[in-house]
Amino acid sequence: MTDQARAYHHGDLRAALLDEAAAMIDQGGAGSVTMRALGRRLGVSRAAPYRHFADKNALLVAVAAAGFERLGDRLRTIDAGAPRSSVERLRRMGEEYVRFAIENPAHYRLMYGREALTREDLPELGEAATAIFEQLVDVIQTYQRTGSIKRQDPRAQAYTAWAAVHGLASLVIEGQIHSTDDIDGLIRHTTRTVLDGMRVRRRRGA
Amino acid sequence: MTDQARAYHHGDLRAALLDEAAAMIDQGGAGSVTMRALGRRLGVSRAAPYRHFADKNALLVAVAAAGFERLGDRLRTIDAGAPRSSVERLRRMGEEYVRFAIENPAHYRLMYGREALTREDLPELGEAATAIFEQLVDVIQTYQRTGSIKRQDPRAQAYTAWAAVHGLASLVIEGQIHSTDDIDGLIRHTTRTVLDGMRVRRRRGA
DNA sequence: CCAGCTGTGTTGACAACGTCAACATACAAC
DNA sequence: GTTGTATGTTGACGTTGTCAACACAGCTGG
Repeated sequence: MTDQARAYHHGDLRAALLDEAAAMIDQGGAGSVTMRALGRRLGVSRAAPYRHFADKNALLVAVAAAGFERLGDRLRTIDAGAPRSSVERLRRMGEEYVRFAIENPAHYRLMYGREALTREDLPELGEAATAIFEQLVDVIQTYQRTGSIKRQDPRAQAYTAWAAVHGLASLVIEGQIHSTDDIDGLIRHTTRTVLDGMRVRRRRGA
Repeated sequence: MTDQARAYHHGDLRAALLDEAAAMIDQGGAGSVTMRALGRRLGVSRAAPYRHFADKNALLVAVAAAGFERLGDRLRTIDAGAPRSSVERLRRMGEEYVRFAIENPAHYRLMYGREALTREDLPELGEAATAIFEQLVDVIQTYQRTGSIKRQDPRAQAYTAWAAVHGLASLVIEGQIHSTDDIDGLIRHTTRTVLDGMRVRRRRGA
């Protein structure tokens, strides 16, 4: 009963449902995802999804969790290619975070913002999100050791950094920041400003 | 036909709808707001709301806009009572922003996060949100003149500050920041860090 | 090779929802 | 008092999430 061995009537309906739901979300928003439409698109009946997900909410939570994993992958990729000697590394991760959100607005909205996600759904979702957070804490602690970043509670610093990029992404996605603004410049400005606030002030030099 | 003169069959159904919808949102989330439930609660029929709002979305937009006005009021109140000589004034506004969101989570979620709010809805909503933003830009410019804050594009700085407090509020509301964390301390930490990044570095003194 | 079990998918049904059209009524103005 | 308009009601339609009842596929043990 491994993932591989699933080849029943449909093949792998569970995975197909996740893919199709994600596609619908990116195309028509989360509101366009409907159990019946999913069935129609995949050539199964409207109740078929219920064999794989307790209800619509559970399906959306699974899609959201997959989104966090994709986001984590991208951040790890960027991190691997960034310079390791300076906090620029941290800033690039912040930039990539916002880029991911802007490229996948509906999916990103689903990852947060679901008010249907009661606290009981969080274990599944929280795990994926927590992994990203812990990665961030790690990087911060690294630069605390080198003396680049203030030696404060690294979790608090991570929350602040997360809040900044998440907030910026959210404002852009929801249209509060107009597209006439220089979005790329804004991303740079925000990541730099927050990082400046986290940095140790060096008394000498410009 | 002023607001005052509305005293038809129900009295002032339009206002009552806005109040009741806000109450339902704060109690059971935006998902619990239903045209039919609104009618039931107010003792009118299910279609009565349609005499005052084109559809459910329009009603929610109006509620959201009212939320921005309440938020703006609170920020102005705090601003009036804050010390005017230092950027502490700005920090307190940030704190108050996050507090408002945490105290009215469902309402705050509605104010942002509505994916149903297409761009056509924005004029109404945008006006209320823009007023808050412009106020923020004003305060920033004030401290740019006194030399406390870096002389960069004040709009970019305002977006960054907005992003930080909005992001923090959002993370708390969505449960990404666990209530076991010291939320008040986190609010202080975030507002201080961002403000530090916006500040002019003074070469002398500690 | 067959009996039966479990996993998977289908169909029928129900209540709730948003919304519209047709109708009714209250108030205001003349 | 007649008339017109703003407001509220009722009936209806299509859509949705979900459940129960059913059907079948493929394995498992004999």
